[in-house]
Amino acid sequence: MSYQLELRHLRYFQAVAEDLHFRKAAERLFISQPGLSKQIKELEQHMDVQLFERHNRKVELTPAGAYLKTELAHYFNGLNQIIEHSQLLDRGLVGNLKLSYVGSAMQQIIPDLLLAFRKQHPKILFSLKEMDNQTQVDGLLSQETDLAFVRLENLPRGLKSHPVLREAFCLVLPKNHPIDSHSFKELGQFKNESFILFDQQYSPSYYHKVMQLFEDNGFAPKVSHNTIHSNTIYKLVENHFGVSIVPKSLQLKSQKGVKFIPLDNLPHRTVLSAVWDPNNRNPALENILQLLRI
Amino acid sequence: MSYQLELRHLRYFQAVAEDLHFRKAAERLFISQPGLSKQIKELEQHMDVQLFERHNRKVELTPAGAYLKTELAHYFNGLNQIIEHSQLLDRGLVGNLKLSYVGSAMQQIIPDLLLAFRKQHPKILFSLKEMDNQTQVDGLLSQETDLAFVRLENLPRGLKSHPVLREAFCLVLPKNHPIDSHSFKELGQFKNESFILFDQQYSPSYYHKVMQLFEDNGFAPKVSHNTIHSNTIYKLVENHFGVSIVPKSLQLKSQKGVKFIPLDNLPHRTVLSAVWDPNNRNPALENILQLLRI
DNA sequence: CAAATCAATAGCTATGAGTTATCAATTAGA
DNA sequence: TCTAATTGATAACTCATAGCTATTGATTTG
Repeated sequence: MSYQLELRHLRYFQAVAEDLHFRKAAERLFISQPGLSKQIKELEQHMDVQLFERHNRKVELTPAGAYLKTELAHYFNGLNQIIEHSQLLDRGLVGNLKLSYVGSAMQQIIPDLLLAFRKQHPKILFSLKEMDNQTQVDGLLSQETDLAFVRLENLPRGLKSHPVLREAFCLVLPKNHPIDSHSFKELGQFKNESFILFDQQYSPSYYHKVMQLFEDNGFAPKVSHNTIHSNTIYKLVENHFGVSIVPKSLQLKSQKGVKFIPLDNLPHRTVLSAVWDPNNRNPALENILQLLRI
Repeated sequence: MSYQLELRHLRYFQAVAEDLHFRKAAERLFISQPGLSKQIKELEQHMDVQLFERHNRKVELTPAGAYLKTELAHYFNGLNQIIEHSQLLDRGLVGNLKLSYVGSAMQQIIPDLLLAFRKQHPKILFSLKEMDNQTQVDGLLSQETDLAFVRLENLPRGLKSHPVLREAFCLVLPKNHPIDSHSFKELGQFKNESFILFDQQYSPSYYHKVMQLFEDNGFAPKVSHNTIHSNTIYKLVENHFGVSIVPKSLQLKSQKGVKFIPLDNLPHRTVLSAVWDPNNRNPALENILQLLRI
């Protein structure tokens, strides 16, 4: 009956191959010489290869033994690397993190977060995808995404979330619009304007929040256009297709044809949340969450 | 106290990673489920990495476990290749054969031998070096050479030899020399010519054999030039520096300026021998010797 | 020729791989 | 709402074998 090959055999072989001396090698391995002899014999029988030439008072490697010796050095090295890499993966120090986000999060939050995270864990790779809120939630549940940035009030059961940014809105007007931050008093001044808003489908929760804002200010807006990109909104506003309301984080310092009026005084806020599946065991997720929870 | 990592652990892990089911994997490995669980746990402790997520009724790989699974496939494959290659080396089916030879052996013997051997063992590489007889013997004893082709009567103790070619001599004359194979009767006809011979140092044994030939024919030759290359001999003969005697195997079919007269009737023969050290354990040597001994 | 040095062998010991029996937790079916 | 079935983990045992001691045999050395 043939024995199973074990790493023990290879470790012992390596020691004898280095020392070319059973007694010394055995001492170094903290086992007895006969035990070592037996294990080497077993290795030779298992491989069906003669590894050593035992002469009267000296031991030599056969060509096959010499070959095995050089290969094993690489081999053990390879095994150690596999183990070390597994440990890094286990601790989330290397790996892959799949992120998704609503377009507006890319303006401020995501870039800062990624920069900070990369500094801490430079070996973790990201994949980034912009998608609407519902698609993001589906991605989380199917484990296609690890972490999503959404504007959603109520999440599906089982997902966890953490508010990342709680922000007021601001008006977007053409640069030459008669109303500016001094003459602005209340939203009712715009009851006869057309509004360009983010698509309802893209983020129902956000859309609902904006509508609430209008309702609390006593009118229902005329919505002339829908889009999912803030740049499109700015272009349309600049060309007098209407005015708009967006989260403050989308306010740009130097946008050519438009101006912004912050609505800080109104109580309404939109919340950008980081959302994840607590069952997702990607260790890199734990690490990026730690960064967010501070 | 930490256990040693053994191939057993990795084999068991692989089975569980494939089945994602401890009981099934245990069955496949012909061990009990608790034993398998214990070994996997030991592996996880040793690596300090969680490899599986044990849920209530299903087992899943962690990212680190998934990584380990893919790496191990390559890993075991690599180990098998090392073992297989060791076996080939052990049987002399791959490897390296260091040959040395006296220049005259390259004319006929070595090429034929190498062609036949390469046909049988295409994966064995040769290294070939021309050197004088004494250097060849030294190379054999220091294991720098595996097999030597020499012209030597008595070998150092311990080396073994096998005659490869036993050949007569032949005269080398300028093409327009008055004597040809018809008018040639006996060597005495050349007692007043100068002779160009192989260097004594290069092969004392051969030199001695040639001198014997002259002595048996009743004269001591005038030796005008020594060289170690047959081509140099032919050039000198062609240009009337003298005549020569060489082993028959150096006779060329179509040498421009010289003609050959075989001395088959004389009893003198020179022997080309293959020589090796029986203590040399290069398995490829055994295989090429088998070819020679036929 | 005695003493020292080497690896192999024989026979014993005890560690730990693998066993059986059981538990705890959950799911599926009646 | 039970029961039966299915899962992996745990506990306690047992037996195979890794490793031990003592010895041999072969050789070198002083």
